[in-house]
Amino acid sequence: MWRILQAAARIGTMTASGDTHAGGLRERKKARTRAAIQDHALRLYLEQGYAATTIEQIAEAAEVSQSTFFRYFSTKAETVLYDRLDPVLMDSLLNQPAELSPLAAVRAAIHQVLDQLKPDELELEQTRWRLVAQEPELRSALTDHIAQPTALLTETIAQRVGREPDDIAIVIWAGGLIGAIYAAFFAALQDPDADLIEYIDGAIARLEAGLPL
Amino acid sequence: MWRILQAAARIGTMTASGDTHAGGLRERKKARTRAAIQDHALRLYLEQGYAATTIEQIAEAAEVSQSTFFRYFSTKAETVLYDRLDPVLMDSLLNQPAELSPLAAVRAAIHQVLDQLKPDELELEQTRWRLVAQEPELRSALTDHIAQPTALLTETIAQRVGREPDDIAIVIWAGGLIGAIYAAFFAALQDPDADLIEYIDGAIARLEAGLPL
DNA sequence: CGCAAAATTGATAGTTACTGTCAAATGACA
DNA sequence: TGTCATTTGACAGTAACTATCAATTTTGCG
Repeated sequence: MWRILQAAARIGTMTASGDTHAGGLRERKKARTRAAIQDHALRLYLEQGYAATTIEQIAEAAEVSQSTFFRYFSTKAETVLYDRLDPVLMDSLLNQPAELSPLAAVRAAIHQVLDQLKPDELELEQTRWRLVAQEPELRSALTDHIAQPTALLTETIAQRVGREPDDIAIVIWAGGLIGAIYAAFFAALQDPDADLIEYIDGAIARLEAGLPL
Repeated sequence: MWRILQAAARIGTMTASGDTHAGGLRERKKARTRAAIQDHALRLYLEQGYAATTIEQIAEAAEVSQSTFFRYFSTKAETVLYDRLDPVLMDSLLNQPAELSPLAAVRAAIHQVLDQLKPDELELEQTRWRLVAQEPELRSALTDHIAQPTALLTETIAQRVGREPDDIAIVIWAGGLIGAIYAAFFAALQDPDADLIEYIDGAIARLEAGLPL
């Protein structure tokens, strides 16, 4: 908990949604608003706890109305679960060389994205995921939240191996993979000194080996 | 949808919580109240949809106050997710012969419980599951609902193979397994003619084979 | 620049799931 | 039959969301 509160002090100085570059004025403003809402939300969650923080407080801190809050984040949970890295990761996966096996491609994509992360970005990610690990409500919402990325993953891999996206083999593959990776993810969060990449590589390796025990 | 509404007509004639035998008057009454609430809830969900049904309506139909409703089911989702088979399944898993591999033990336990189901019980289960598959809110809540059983599963398997429950191999194993079974489960529900057991067997077999594609 | 169209915002009112409290009713038991 | 513990219902309150509409701001065009 103390570790988390230390992080909280720093969060105000970095923006949750990264650089808000490019685009017209309107788009830049929207990106800034979104970042402001998420930043203040995370800060308040860390200071007061997730459940104890109301949307009214977040809206006030971010200087927007509650209406605007809900236009940017459809639910309170989204302020934690929204991840600008999701599309980056999918993009990286799409661009992996065709000769890699599906699991190898996923591993390579994760490596690439995590390696590009700046230290303070990594810390923000960890802060977010620790919140998810702590709050049951967020864990449930996560299931819903990953439905779309999972579908995208299924589609991408289906293309890679030349099958239909609703092929049962592909669907099971994606389900098992996501389950194992998230398990590794949360396990790595328990141990602050753990190397995330090592955990994820381990998970994929175990999957390839047929989950031996 | 039509298939589901057909089932709805029959639901009134069977009790969601099974026979409400035994115990003192007080206990019998509680079992009856619980069953009545769940029966009316499911019936209304099928007739009007889950989101369109309010707890006020359910309470009125079951002839209890809203206070009482929440004493029996802590959330609306619980009326769908509560399953008297859950402990049966865990019990079955605990009693699988020690020589089975962990994955084989899980498969055997699922088989044993599903095979014992009477036709109308199976239909009720399928009705519930279809609701879960349809409603995003229920899908999320499911994650929460199985958190405790999942922990129990992890512990049981850890004991089986003589390791600690937080051993990284065990955690990854459970994550991959649950993810794959989830995927199989919901895939089977998409196709009304699909055999659930076949899908789950397939998922476990694929896991054992290292998720080949 | 100036102005109309389009997009964004804020205020407001409403719904609903869920919580907490307390007095009344009901079943258990001697 | 009386009393004690448990269960119930009524009521008030909170907070997450939804819907609507007028006011504001940005854009793009002449």
